[in-house]
Amino acid sequence: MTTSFPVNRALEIIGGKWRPQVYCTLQDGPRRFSEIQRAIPDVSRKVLTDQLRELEQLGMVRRIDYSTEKQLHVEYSLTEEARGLQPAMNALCSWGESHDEK
Amino acid sequence: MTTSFPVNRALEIIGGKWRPQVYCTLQDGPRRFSEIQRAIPDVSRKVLTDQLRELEQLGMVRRIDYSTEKQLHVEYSLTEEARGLQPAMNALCSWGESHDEK
DNA sequence: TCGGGTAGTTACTTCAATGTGCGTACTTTT
DNA sequence: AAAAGTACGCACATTGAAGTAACTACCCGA
Repeated sequence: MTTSFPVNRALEIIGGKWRPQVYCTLQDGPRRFSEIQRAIPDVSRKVLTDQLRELEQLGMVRRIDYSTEKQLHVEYSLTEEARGLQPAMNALCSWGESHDEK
Repeated sequence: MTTSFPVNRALEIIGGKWRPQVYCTLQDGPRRFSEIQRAIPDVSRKVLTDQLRELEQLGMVRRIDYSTEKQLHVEYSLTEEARGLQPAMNALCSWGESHDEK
């Protein structure tokens, strides 16, 4: 799109209604699908799987399947690339906190 | 909304397709409507006015009308509150630049 | 066997953001 | 006199992100 605004590349990745929350949740370490759901109660399963798939495609999230024949077990974690966004996320968070309420 | 993710407050303001670009454009100082349009060639007049009005409502942008009976002259600039986002924007920009291309 | 947990998929719908195209009104420049 | 610049408003169309609801399929504990 010939933006010439590099900030857009970052916002294409953390933008949207749920991605920042997914990112924040995974910042603390790997999480299972249902753990992410509990951390973000209002997201539906469909939208959450959509977002996780997209973030995986973008190279921001790693999906590891530990399932056995007996047990389903999938874990999601941030990639190193995604961790590079941490300073930006922290800056956004602290701005958000300082503007706690009008 | 009950997000408990403060990052969302910031993204509600700089999120969206055009707002980050508007923000970046105004970071360098006050700009007239047509100057912003030239800086962001692909935005339509309608959408740009919409965004500027919304950012004004949110307290991020100041609109000052210098028009006389002879001349239309409107200038837009960032508020102090908006300038507080600069560290976050810089962090996002530098991440975007470091991920210049896949 | 009944309810709950795991991790999804599929089909369909809704809605807010964005885009298109027109008109207004007044000015300066050529 | 005509073209181009300034700064919009309004009605409508389109699109894509998100939401709803149902279904799959397997396992565990009471």
